[in-house]
Amino acid sequence: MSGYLHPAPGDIRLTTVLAALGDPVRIAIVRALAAAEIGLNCSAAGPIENVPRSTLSHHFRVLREAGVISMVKKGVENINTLRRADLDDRFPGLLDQILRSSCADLGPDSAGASTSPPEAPAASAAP
Amino acid sequence: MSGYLHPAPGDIRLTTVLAALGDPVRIAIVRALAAAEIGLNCSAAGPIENVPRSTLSHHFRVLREAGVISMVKKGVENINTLRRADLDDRFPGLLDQILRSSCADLGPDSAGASTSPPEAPAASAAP
DNA sequence: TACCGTAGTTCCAGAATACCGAACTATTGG
DNA sequence: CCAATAGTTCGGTATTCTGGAACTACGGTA
Repeated sequence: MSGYLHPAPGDIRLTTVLAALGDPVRIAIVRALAAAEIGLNCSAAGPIENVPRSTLSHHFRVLREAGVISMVKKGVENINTLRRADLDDRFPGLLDQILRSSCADLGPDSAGASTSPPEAPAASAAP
Repeated sequence: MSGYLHPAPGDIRLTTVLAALGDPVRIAIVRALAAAEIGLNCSAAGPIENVPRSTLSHHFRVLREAGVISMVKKGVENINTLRRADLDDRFPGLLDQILRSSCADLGPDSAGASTSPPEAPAASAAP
């Protein structure tokens, strides 16, 4: 059936799921899959941004191995679906909550915004 | 003289928060801070596991720069508190949902697909 | 003052992972 | 068979994670 390896529902771990969703490209993929309630191939689920296909493939693999999506080869393409039931069963309400929250995260996209550098000359100011 | 640099509430990004929480050590820290509703120093908030201090310091920095925790130097120690208000303001319900879900993530794996919600928060106290 | 112990940070290496171009592997259609 | 499509895998480089050793900062004690 599914040609790829997916974790069993009981093996889905919260930290792995959160780490998988903690990436702008990957959460965009998940949001696209959640919006289209049917399976999408990688091109349709990937964001319109200029993401190379090898990088996209990597992101799909992370999502798949985290148990967030399910991937089934169908002809020349891969059909990706959100593992909603498995996620809701293991972490009830989590996925919906994150998808709802992600609406507030749209805006100045990641990378290079000079408004808030994540690293700073740390620690104690002048004593 | 607040000490360390924290992102402004409006600069807290969902993907950064999820990435910060997508680590076993870091979510253990957040759970400890959530359980003890007061500030904890790094030693008290850190998991009992054998995590070196340098690694722990790194994890606290990631949480701080993600906007998850706030760190204030107080004497010889750092007092860490969860930025509950800021997180709830930006992503309402998200933190509670994740903390609730993280109870299901304890242990190596759960046998079978059972919809039993684990409601046994055993140890909760810190001295 | 000096000295000591505690609490964290910083520095430096090595391991692990992320990114992306290029080459490769199916599968479908002409 | 040949070409096009859809993704994967393979390289090198870049970034991050991990942990030991050294360091800074503060409080207490003479």
